[in-house]
Amino acid sequence: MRAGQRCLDLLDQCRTISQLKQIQSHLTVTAALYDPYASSKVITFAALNDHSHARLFFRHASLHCRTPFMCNTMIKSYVDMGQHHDALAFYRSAVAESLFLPNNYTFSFLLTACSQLGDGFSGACYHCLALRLGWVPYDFVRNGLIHMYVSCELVEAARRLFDECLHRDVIAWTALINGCFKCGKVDEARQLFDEMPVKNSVSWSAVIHGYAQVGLFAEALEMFKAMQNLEGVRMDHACVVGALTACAFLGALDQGRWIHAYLNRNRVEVDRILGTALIEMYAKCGVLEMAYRVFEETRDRDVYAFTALISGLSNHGRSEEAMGLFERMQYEGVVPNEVTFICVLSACSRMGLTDQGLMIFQTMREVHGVEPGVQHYGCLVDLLGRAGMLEEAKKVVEEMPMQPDSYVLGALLNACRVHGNANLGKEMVESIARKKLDHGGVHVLLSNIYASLNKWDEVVKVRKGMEDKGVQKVPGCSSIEVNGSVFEFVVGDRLFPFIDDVVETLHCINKHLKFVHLDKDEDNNYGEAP
DNA sequence: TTAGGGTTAG
Repeated sequence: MRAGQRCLDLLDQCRTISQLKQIQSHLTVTAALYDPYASSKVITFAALNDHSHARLFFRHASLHCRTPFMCNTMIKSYVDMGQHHDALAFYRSAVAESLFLPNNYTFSFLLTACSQLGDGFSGACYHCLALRLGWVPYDFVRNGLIHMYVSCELVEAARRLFDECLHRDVIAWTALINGCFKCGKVDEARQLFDEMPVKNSVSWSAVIHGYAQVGLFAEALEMFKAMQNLEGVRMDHACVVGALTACAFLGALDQGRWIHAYLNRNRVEVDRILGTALIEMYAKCGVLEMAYRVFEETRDRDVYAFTALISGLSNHGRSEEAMGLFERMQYEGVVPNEVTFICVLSACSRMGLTDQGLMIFQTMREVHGVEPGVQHYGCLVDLLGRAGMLEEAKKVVEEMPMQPDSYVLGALLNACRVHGNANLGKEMVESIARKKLDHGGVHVLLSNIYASLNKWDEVVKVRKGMEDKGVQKVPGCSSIEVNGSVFEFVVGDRLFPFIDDVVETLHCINKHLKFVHLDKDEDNNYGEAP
């Protein structure tokens, strides 16, 4: 039986769910709904527009209408809605009820769900099933498997699959490159990228973001520049966002400005993601007025755009404006998230707004529905610690519902140093050691507390203890852009050709700052600073 | 039907 052509045409023109229901009634009355083709059309529209109707329709559809297409449509609609557990549950029940055999499309959707859930076990089970049913050689299934293994941080499995396949397309290469960056295999990722026979803008953006993801921002920017010299590769939004992120972290303002000018020159529409990347770049480079300008020009500003600017303002000593922007975002109906609260609490901390910070912390869960995490407790400890409320800060550390991390302990120990309370610092470090929460950083901070109190014997003891335990601290790193070139400096690294001049200049600046500080503190003029 | 993009304290 074939549904009337007129009804099928009407289904194609259907715009609303009520129109669909009318056509569906007609198909039911005329028994044309038993036609699997007509059923497929109904469920496709319903899955996109009214998922509860799609579920009902599937449940009541006759068995012979429950084709793989209908099942796949339902699974895909769950995946599209982000309901990945439901997608897998629907698949299992469909298989159990109607002897539905998955096809290449089914695996594609199931593997996307597993990727999103990070569920490598289920993904591997579907891999076995796909092998048994002979679907693995199909591009979409094989690439879906590689992506699934990469998303579940099972990059070795992804690599094996990649090595086994004879016809690797750009998607397989790009998925594996992402996986290598994700697990820190930077050289392997780069080797794959250099070897891949065809590169497109997605593979270029993957490598730019990959470098940025592991903190190799100069390399990310180099790749962005290399991409621009190629013909036939489109410099799309994702590549530009990656390059702007690298500029932001390197402080490469000239490069960032060049990219912004390029976007304007080529009339590239700045969407909210690109807008946020520009805001972040200008804010991190200290050009807050431009960050503001881009922010105001960005349409559909969301929590990311607001948070980027709040963070920038707070980091550049404009905490009051940051707090004003926090109020504005709520007034504009943008809901703050957990990152926003980190920035806002930090702004309160820097501005000494202890009461306001405490109030905001308390309203996080009750008013905004954001559960305070370890990072927020870190901000709270910093807020109290900076205000000299060391006992209160200590109480927070002792009573917080999760183990304190190095940020929380660092905030408390830093407060001990600033307020000259070595006993509390020592007590905390000993307590940390007893609980086996030993971080290299806390020993350095304890040593700094003693140093600030001129207790050099204690400093030596702490440093000796660190050596004995083999505790190491990651060296600090800084970078600056001069005349379009980025220079990076790591603690202890003396390879830079003009390092002696740099050190000499830093000594001069240091001396100058000390003069200014003394002059200000004691209202005394010690003569002209060098 | 499969690969790539934005906010994070000290």
